[in-house]
Amino acid sequence: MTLRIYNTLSREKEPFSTLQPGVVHMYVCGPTVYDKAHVGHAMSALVFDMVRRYLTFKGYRVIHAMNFTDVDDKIINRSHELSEDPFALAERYINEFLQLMQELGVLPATYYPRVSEVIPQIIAMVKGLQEEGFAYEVEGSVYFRVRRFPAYGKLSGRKMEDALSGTRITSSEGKEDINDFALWKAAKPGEPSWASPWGKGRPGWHIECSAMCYYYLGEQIDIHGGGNDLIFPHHENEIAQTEAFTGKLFARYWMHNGMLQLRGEKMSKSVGNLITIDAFLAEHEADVLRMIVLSSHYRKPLAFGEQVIADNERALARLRSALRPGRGQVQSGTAVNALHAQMDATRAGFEAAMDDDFNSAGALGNLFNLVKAINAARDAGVSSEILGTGQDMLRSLAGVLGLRLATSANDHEADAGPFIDLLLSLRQLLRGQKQYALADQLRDDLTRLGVVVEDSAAGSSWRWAA
RNA sequence: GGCGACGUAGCCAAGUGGUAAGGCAAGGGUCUGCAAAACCCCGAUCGCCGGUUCAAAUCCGGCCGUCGCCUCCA
Repeated sequence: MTLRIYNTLSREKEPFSTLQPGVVHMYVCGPTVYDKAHVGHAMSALVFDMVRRYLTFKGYRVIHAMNFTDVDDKIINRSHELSEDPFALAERYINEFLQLMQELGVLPATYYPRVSEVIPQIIAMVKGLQEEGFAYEVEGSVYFRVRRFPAYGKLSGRKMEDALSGTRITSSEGKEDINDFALWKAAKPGEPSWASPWGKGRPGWHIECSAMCYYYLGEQIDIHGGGNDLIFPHHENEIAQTEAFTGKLFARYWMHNGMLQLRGEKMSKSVGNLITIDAFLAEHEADVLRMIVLSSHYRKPLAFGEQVIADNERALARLRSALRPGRGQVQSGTAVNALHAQMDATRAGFEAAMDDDFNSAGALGNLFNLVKAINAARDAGVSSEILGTGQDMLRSLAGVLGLRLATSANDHEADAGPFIDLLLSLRQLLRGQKQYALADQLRDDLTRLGVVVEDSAAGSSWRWAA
């Protein structure tokens, strides 16, 4: 089966192939580290984590770079507010971000380049662009000459003339053209700056990604990703810089995730409808957020809110319900055949869905069908061994999506197991003597401690509440 | 104003030509001392209008609505 990916560049799904056989070079735009990351940032990270995991599942080796923008106006402003060194501040938020990614189960990138580490490379690139006439200097700043790059606008579908009709562009800062953008900014007092052929200064916003991508992954890459709010101007400008510099196609596939919405609006600092990742994780499991992201297509806007969180918490519990052991001994027959048939259907359906531009919602639907089949088989008395083959498949496919289905019982809780078993056998004696009031109280008490007790014809069982 | 995306049952959400996956919620049932869990049953003709076609949620056109970008943004 062939993977197809929607390419923002062509606005179509295209068959996926790589520049180098079996290897995917992927660059994803990371955050500007001037504040706590919110669940919208997490969505982007989770989407591309899914992409990466699936590519790996398909047999590719994925070389994945995600940058940190640690030189930026917002960071500088923040450092002045807090009287903290801008690099220390950035370092703090980078470490926090990496920690949160780990908690979310996002696989570490191969490279985490930072702007501050590639200043010489950035200068070399800007200089190269200037020598070729793609850039010019104005009072210590260097701008990209958009008119020298006719393909400008190919990603966003924008025409340069459109900018003129906009009402929000105010000053042109001595630029030749209103569409030109800064590659290098002359230093202002109180800002971090580096020596350059144009005097002291710092990089513009877009050149950093071009430079980091170029030096870490090469002049051409397979996948370039990020939020769809970056299409213009950020990615458009990246294309202009890199392709002007190399004379080659920059990225073959441009992937953009939709925005996470809270109360019908994009979650963003300016709107003030933020939920930080750590605030979310304080109340919910990491995989709940992943379920929310997976339950919708990555390119669509993602509805977020209490209702959605609660729904997905239960959906996750349902996925896990299939992992409970069987109690019967049935080894063959219609129940077993039905399970095997659904396993085949799920394996094929899962891959077909994911091959279609990472349709994770469709893939999840296939997983739920397997859940139903496993549970039905258990109810029909199918043995734990046979149930286990279906459960292994469920675990493995869920793992491709990055879901960890194991409940989070820690060592301390594991130690309690034998004692809970003891209490349950005691309760079984009470039930045998129809001492239901006492038995129910014991069950209620255990529930309060996070232990769910379930009675069935075959006896009682318990598990930690999700 | 320009560019782009979206509009499927109470909510979330797949499905891009042959009469609508899945999850959550609600209702009915099986099981059970009760409860819980699980299982079974139960719901939409796909924003509106027109067109193409033997056949459209799915293609084309128009309209309405929502959202994103055009300034920092995952």
